[in-house]
This record gives sequence, C-alpha cells and structure tokens, in this order.
Amino acid sequence: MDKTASGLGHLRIVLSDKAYIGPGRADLLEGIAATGSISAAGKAMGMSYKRAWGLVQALNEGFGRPLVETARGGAGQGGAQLTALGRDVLARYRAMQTATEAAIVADVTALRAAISDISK
Amino acid sequence: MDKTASGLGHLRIVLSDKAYIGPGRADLLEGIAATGSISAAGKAMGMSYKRAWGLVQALNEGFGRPLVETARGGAGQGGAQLTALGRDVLARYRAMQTATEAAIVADVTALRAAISDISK
DNA sequence: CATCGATATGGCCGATCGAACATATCGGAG
DNA sequence: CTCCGATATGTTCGATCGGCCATATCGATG
Repeated sequence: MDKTASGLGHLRIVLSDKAYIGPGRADLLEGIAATGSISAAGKAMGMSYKRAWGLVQALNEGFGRPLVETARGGAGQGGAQLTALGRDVLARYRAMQTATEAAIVADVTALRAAISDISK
Repeated sequence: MDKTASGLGHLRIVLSDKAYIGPGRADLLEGIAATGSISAAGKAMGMSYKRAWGLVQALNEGFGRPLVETARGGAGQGGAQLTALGRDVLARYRAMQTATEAAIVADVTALRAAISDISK
C-alpha cells in the first residue's frame, strides 16, 4: 500500500539540470492518471492542491514539454491527464525502480543484518 | 570529477526509519577516509565543518553504531576515521550505486532522447 | 448568463536548513 | 603550562518549503 517506501531505497532519476523524477512525483503522476485530477491525486496523497499543482508545474517546465495536460471549465469542469510523454516517463520510472530494487536487495539485506545486532 | 552526479540517478538507501545513506553522505564518508578529518573532508566538498559534523552525527546515531570514529587533541591534533562498519557501508553503497546505474542506463538514455527533441 | 468543479495564483506563517560567526575543549608535544 | 589543530556546540540570520486561507478564472451546460 506504500509504493514509494517498500523498504529499500529512494530513487531519483536525473535527466538534466532541471528535469528529474523521484518517488513523490511518480506517485503524483500515477494519481493523476488514475483520478483525472490534480486536486484529487494530491488529496489522495495527503498533500495540498497547491503543492500538487506546483509539482506538476516543475515537472512540465523541467522537462521542457508537458507531462500533464490540464483543462479548466467545460463539461467535466476541468481536469488533468498524462500526455504520452508523461505516461512514458512514469512507466519507465516504475521499471527502473523495479530493476533497482532487484539490483540492491542483497546488499540492503546484508547491511540491515549488520546493524540489527545492536538494535535487538 | 563529480562522483555523485555522473549523470544518472541519485540513490538513497533506507535501512530503517532513521538509518539511511545517500550520495552526499557517501561522499563525505569517502572524504573522511581519504583525509582522516571531518573538517578537511567537508571543506573539500564545499560544506561547513558544522554541517559535515552534523551529517556524521546523524550517520552514527541513525545506524545505532558509529560509522566514524573521532579523536580530539593528541599527537595528530585529533582527526576522524571510518570504523569497519563505516567502510562496509560505504563499499556496499558504491556497489549498489554501480549496480543501479547499470540497471537504469538504458531507460535513462531513452528518456533523455525523448525529451531532447525540444531542447535542441 | 448563472452555475459548478477544477485549475491557477497570491499572501501569510511556522518549520526547517544551511551558512557564518563565536567559543569551548581535548591532549600530546615542546 | 602554553600551543596547536581538529573536534564539539551554541546562536543568529536569511532562504526555502509546505500548509492554510482566500480569490480569480475558465467554459460547457442548463
């Protein structure tokens, strides 16, 4: 139920000086894809709409091309959805996250064992 | 010349609620091992001694056992060095970093290509 | 043209963070 | 018993961050 902190590491992928994606941003993108709304996705993650909106801005501006498309008013009273690029970034991030955890699980387990003696 | 930001992602390994290690802490540990001093290592990384010292504290307290041993006064006028655990944590972190980069390089390259069209 | 829900922004505030400055302390050497 | 270099801490200041509250705007629909 807690995708980002499944126990191992936090992975932040840096594409350029300004473009990067980490656990929080990935979860937000996923939430937007699932709910079709920035505010709903933010609320589901326990963050204010303003913060969620700010993250979306940072994502769109950082990547130079929108990962999230927004709409105001209209039939559905506005909303937000991922662009093709947004879906691609999210999917690749999840894939990298999975690959990373597989690559580090042995060392993490060993380190946890090494420090567990004392906290027994 | 820039180990942490070789281009790919930032990896933070979470061992427990309080114990974790990321690129900055790893570099600091490496610097301490190389210089034998918290202040020298911090200065080399462009951070104040107080910040470096605070990171060492967080590391030692977070892991429940010291990763860095310090000494004041004496012949060498004090200094600091890694404990066996500290060396182990650093070595494993570097190994995980290498494994992670190998695991994500293909996706990172693909993503960079996907967003480079616009920033041309 | 009034309505409604979500986007879009601004302002205020308390918390946190790191830089900078200031000491205090240790402990072997001279 | 002074000196020196590095550890050990406290204080203050400015910047940033996120939360909270308020407000403005959009635009199809009824």
